[in-house]
Amino acid sequence: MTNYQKIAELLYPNNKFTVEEILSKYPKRNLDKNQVVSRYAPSPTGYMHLGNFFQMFISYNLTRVTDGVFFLRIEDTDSKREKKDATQVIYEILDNFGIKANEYQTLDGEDIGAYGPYVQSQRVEIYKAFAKKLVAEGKAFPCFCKKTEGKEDVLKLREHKFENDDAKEYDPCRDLSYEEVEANIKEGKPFAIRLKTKNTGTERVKFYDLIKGEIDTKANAKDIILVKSDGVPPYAFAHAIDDTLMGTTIVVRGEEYISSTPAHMEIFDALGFDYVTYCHNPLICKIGDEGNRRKISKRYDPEADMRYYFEEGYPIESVLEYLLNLINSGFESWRRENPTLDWKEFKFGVNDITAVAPIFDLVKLNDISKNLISRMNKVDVYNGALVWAEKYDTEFAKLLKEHKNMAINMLNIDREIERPRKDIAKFKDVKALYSYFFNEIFDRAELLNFDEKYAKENIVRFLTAYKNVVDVTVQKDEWFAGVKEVAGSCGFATDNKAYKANPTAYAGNVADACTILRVAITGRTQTPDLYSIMQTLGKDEVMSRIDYVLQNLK
RNA sequence: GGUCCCAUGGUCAAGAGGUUAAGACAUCGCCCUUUCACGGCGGAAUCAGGGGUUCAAUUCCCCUUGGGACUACCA
Repeated sequence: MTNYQKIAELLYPNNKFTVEEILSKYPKRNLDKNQVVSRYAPSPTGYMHLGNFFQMFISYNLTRVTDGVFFLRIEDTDSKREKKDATQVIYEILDNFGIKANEYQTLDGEDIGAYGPYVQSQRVEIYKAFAKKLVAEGKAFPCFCKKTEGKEDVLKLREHKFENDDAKEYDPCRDLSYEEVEANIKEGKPFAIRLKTKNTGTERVKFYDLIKGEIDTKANAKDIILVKSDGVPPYAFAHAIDDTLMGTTIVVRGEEYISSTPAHMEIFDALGFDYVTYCHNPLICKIGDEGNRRKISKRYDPEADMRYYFEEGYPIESVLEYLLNLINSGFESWRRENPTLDWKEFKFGVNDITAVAPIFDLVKLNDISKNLISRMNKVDVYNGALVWAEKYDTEFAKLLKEHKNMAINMLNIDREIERPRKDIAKFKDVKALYSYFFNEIFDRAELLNFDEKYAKENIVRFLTAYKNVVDVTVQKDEWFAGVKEVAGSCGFATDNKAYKANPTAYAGNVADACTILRVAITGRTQTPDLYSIMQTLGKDEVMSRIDYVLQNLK
């Protein structure tokens, strides 16, 4: 028995498995070469972040177009930062977005798929087996140093580090004798396991990244941590083992991992594993206060939290399509050519994935969403609004249900026609946009919101005449002819050219008359077709609102 | 400090040595129009800077500049 083997025994006297036993439980996947196996591996340290979702979505699409395997692995190795319901929220969000993993562990702890467990905290015995093997081979060693953790520790560490910038960082414990290790263990000192790097700081490594191409960089020369003193590995070690055992072919992750890839590669080497292919994607950004790009963050940007899109009532397709737009520039032109196809018909390709950190643009998202909702039929919009309201605005949900027919008619105005109106970006908008249809929530005082350019006497004269003359029950053309006539008789110009030539001679033009009418009935200057609104509201209600204006206008 | 990534209009971007440098969102103007919209037409707006290589560089190379990431017993 070598010294290394003796140390390994000392450290891990009663491991459950040997490496060979584990390896035999994870056979190679029986798939074609082009079928991608990829994963979403969130750590449940907070609610789902847009940047995270972005990576997930790329991974998902890669597997989707190759009919591969998309699995979910919960990386709960940092018990200190773990948030209680985070895993559940992640599952819910994926579910709501219609993203289905082929393999995962259910919330009840049942593994779906043959490569589990899909939760890292349940895999510590596996990591221990590999750690023991590396120690026995002299490729890793126990470290009894005081641990560094958290931001303050790191900052303190760096103060000195930058001064004496040594290319290699060997740990003081790397050459402890058997006796020294034994003494520490007997004392009951906790230990971490570190990689004994083979490098000296001058070596270089190359790897091929699917997005960035060949990356040629400094090799790892640090005795990095493989197992923390709590017995659980940090990301790097777990990544190497799990992605190998689970047969991942492409690791999709954010580009912040590029710099640690050489370390990951050395772990793969030590373990005797083949490298995986990496796909390092840019981070989604926002414009910072100084006009710089900065990573989108939940702290400053509400849209960075995926729950935001549900709270606002965006249709899931809108969000997915916007993201697809950022990921793959070809999507937008494909969508224009295929306006009605499901986004899943889009042939997603790695080559088209952007290498530039995109700036998140809510305006563009809204545009995509408005187009999408404008193409929906009235019942779908009604249901969308209702589902949203039942969760986030129960008062409005009640109204939608009580006035179901009216609400559907209301949402049908300027809809299901060749060029539908594009006013709703998210279901939350419906209430604000259409509140004048609901007397329960509509404040009639809004009906008095006339622009000050309209003289009070003109408003009164016109509305009075309108009320006495125009019949709402007639056809649209006839109705409008009536409006025009009344407007003319009240001093509004019916000939726009004449009006433009001499605007002061008139109270306004027919457009102004219509604006007055629109405000008197809806309280706003922008609404769908006014005639249809009046039909939906009914004659009595329309007349009652005009009376209200006449009586209260000051 | 070191290592790496990125660089076409305000934003998303096409272009891969020779183009009047696409398109979308936003913006502005005009048209259509009973308002608002929708739609149509048009405008303004981009190759960060400097060196190479080449007959020719937005495109290839180098440097500079700018932005970003990492440099934890976090992921």
